[in-house]
Amino acid sequence: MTEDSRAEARSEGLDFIRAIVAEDLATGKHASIVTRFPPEPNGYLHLGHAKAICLDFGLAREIPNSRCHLRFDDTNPATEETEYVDGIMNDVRWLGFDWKKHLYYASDYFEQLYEWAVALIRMGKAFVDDQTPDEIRANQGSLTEPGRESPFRGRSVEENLDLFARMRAGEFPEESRVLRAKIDMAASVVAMRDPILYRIQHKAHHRTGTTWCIYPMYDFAHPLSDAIEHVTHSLCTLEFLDHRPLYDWLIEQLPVPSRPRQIEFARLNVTHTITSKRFLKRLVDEGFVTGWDDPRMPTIAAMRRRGYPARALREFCDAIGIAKRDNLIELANLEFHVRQALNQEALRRMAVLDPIKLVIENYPEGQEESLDAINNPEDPGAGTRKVPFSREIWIEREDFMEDPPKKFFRLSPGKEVRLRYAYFVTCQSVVKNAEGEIVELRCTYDPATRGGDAPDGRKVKGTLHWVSARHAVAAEVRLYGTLFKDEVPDPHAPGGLGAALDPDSLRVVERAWLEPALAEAAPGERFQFERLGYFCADPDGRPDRPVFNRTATLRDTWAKVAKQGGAE
RNA sequence: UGGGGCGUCGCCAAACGGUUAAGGCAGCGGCCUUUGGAGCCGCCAUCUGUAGGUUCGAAUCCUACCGCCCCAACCA
Repeated sequence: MTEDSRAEARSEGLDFIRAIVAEDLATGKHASIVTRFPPEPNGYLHLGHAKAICLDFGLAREIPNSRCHLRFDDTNPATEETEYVDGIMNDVRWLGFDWKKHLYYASDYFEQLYEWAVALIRMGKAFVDDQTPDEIRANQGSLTEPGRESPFRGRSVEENLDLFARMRAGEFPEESRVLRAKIDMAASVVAMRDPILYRIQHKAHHRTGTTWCIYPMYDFAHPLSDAIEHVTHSLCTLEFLDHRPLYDWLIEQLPVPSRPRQIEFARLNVTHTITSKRFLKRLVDEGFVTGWDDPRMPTIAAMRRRGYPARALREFCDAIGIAKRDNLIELANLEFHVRQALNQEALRRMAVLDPIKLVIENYPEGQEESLDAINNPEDPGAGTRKVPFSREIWIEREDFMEDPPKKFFRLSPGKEVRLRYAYFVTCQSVVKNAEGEIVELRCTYDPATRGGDAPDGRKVKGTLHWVSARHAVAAEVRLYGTLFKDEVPDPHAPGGLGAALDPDSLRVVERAWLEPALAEAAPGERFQFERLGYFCADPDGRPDRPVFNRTATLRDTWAKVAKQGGAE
């Protein structure tokens, strides 16, 4: 890279990590890069991971001859399961990224890591500590006071070697001993106060089974795994910044095959959601949601089921950028990208969620016809379809007002509107039940307006979606709101996790009416229900009873006008 | 309180001492429209946490304050 192109790269406003990479390429420090996405298989991936994935894989994709590894950070058998490994791989792939042959597990390196631990002992830089967890904690000091050295810190290399070997051999119970680095109990960075490298866990590991009963800690395994894989740029979130001195210390002490560099960026926060695997797991375990893929969850699996396109997630991550300052992205920003992608891709269909019957008095009883409807005005290639029309149709209850305000240009007594792709109809009368509720609208239509245009050139202000009653398919439709009621949910709220949840996060429409073309929608298929929003067929649906999830509403200018007083 | 990170428009985020401080989201006007959708056009920081200083020139350098976040799991 020349001076000029470097300046150009700068002027393009690269984020600070891409700027560092560009610099490393420019100076010749690296000819290509290797990144890694290192999830722990103890839960499903969420929006925050999506940001990391887009960064790790996206960056590698941008630089010629570079790659990104998928490495499972499986150093804690107590919480990790194969189910999560499979889920994570599925989610990364769905997001649109490919690790090719570069699938790794920290557990693949257990033997090498053990040898390096032994090497540290030989150098006199690690020791076996017999203190209890409580003692270790008590001797750790505080943020303002230094810690105290372990009474076992002075053990001979031989004794340490012997003890560590016997730890591995399974001679000791859990919590009886740990291997610690010998650094500095007075360090102002707590992570450097003789950090624990290995602990005893008599637990089966999802991959190594019972081969091991000692497991390396993240702080030990991570930098060394990066080095083994020749990772050049090890990107992680800001909370690991304090661990970098230890990361670098280990890389310096040991004869590792490469010297990776850790760089930290700010984690993603989005309003009305939580990106903490721990709390998401509680929502699942405590039954607040139906599972990790409950469409209200911020997990990748849930967003997929809800109907968010992978592309929308990628573009969202792109748009929010990478920086080091704390951030709180408005949910509207995510929704914008979801709508933008869906507007371009989703086929249009008609569906009525809150039906009221409209009878066309002058339309011949028993007659029906097939009308042409455009599948996607944003994509001429999507073609057209036939929609059946008949004398009795369902329209949205909300599209009629008996005593409408000035700016309401939908249906009301005496008013003429267009039924999309069909005819102009005029409301002649309103039928009510004994309780005074509107049960039916009696209208007349103008046969000359077939298709939706008047030959005499007269205009109507409103266009309504509709479904022919005789041909309608009944479906269940699930309407989602935010899972949490506050912009910044407090999982520690007084009433428990449940108290932070929005009671209106799920509304089920038991019987919505769909146009027939929707009957055979396969799970995962996404549509725009005209004038209502984007919907995605859910796997819960059966052939005789489809189920749709509302992915997002359409922007609703009328709602805004009505709110501002236009509806008075 | 020890250490560290960060403070640019309501929310993100560029700007790397030198034109009127990019762009996106949100918002607000208008045009257009067989989705009150989409699209299009326009408006939206004389100002960069605060106060001083250096400089011909500062969001960018210096000093001091103020504020927010992270670190004391045998989690990652």
